[in-house]
Amino acid sequence: MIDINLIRTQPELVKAAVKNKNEKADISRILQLDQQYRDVLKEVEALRSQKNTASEEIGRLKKEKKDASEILAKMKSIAERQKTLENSLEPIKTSLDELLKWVPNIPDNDVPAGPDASGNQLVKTYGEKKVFDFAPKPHYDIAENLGLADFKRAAKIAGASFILFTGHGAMLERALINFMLDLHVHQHKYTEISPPYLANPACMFGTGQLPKLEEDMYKIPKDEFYLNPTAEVPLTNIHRDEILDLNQLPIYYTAYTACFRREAGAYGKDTRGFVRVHQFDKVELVKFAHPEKSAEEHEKLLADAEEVLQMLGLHYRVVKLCTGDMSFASAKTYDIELWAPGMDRWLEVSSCSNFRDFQARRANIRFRDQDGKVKFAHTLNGSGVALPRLVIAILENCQQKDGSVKLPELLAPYTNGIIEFKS
RNA sequence: GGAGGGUUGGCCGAGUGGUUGAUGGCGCCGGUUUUGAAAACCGGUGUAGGGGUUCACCUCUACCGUGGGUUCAAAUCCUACACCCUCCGCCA
Repeated sequence: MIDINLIRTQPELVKAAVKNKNEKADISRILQLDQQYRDVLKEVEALRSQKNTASEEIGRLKKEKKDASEILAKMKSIAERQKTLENSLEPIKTSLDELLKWVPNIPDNDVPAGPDASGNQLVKTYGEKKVFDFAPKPHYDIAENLGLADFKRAAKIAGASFILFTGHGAMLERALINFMLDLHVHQHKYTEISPPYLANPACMFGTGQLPKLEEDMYKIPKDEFYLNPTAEVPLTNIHRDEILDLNQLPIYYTAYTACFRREAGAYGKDTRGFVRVHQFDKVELVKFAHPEKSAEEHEKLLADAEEVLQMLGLHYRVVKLCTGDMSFASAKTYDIELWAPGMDRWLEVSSCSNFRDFQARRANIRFRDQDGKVKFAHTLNGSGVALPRLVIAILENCQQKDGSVKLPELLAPYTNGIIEFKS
């Protein structure tokens, strides 16, 4: 949610953001409704004020055992007028709120304008493409040959686009999760959380999944829950409707969870392998920061995610998303993409965003500042990192000519010393 | 699933129809005292929205889990719902 005052004072700025983010919120209509709302509100409040004064008067008269029937009769007509006005106020407020839900966050000044991924900016590249003296295989062939996953039987259980990791494949998932959590908890000082895998609509609205991404989530209608599409939802909502102490900030949370996405509209895309699936594991990083510190915390968050890949010795690049490729709620986003030589393409494994006060407004997450005033906190999050794609990169980068896979040494403590997968 | 209890300001906790935005305590801010700190004492301290003088001031409105209702008037009465706690049952 953005500040309605920003829409009032700088409508052109907001309109530009809507356009650049390929959204369609109707700012002119919002301004019109807002004005209408305030006009009617003024009248309603005047009537309420009148009524309050009269009520006090009645109370006093009754106490003195005097007759109040005259003023009582007058109140009757005022009450009626108030009722009608209030009734006309309600639909205005409802449609105004509905429209406001669809206004995206304003991109930061240093975010490039662009229509889609083609407008993204390369920030940095780490490492180099590995040179093979044979044709590197895609991960799905490697996984099948080494018995790391079973695609056919996965479909038997839940349908297409679900992964059934088997044997060493399942172990590798678990090892990577533990490796990443250890790094973030012990080196980067995040507090480890193990949250519920589903959340209520208020949470989904708070982080900005609702209303826009309704179709992308799995819903449990009977109990009004959604399966979390990312741990960002439960982690950020931990402090929904709270006023934090200044000395609590910044707060760092990390969690491993499964993530569930319907991937509506992506049918037929990336159908083979682990690239796009309905359920995947992810280690997530979430921060709550003071508004003056969020930009700095954003850079640190990115570095925390990058370190995972650096330690694993993987080749990656960081891109700054342009306006058209950013999410609805984000003010600035960096994506980290891993190089997958078998598929000969870059794979997004992390998205690190600063939401500024956008989510905080929706979720009502505030803090008491030095000056004693209550202000909205800034929220940030990033994947640290997403799993199946990390597994893809490891399998494809670490494959040997003979078809085996040799894992990075530092994973040995997490795999009972097993660092080589052979058929 | 059954039975009962609860939900009040940053926190704890009073309050069952008429200056109650709400006693009190804690916390926080300012002051007195002190070489300094602590303690003690004094004073201040809610949020959101609207309107005006315009960032420090004034004023109006709303807010005591949420939504409806009764009433001139509701934290206080009625009603539906949500959440929390306790006990019993069932189950990992």
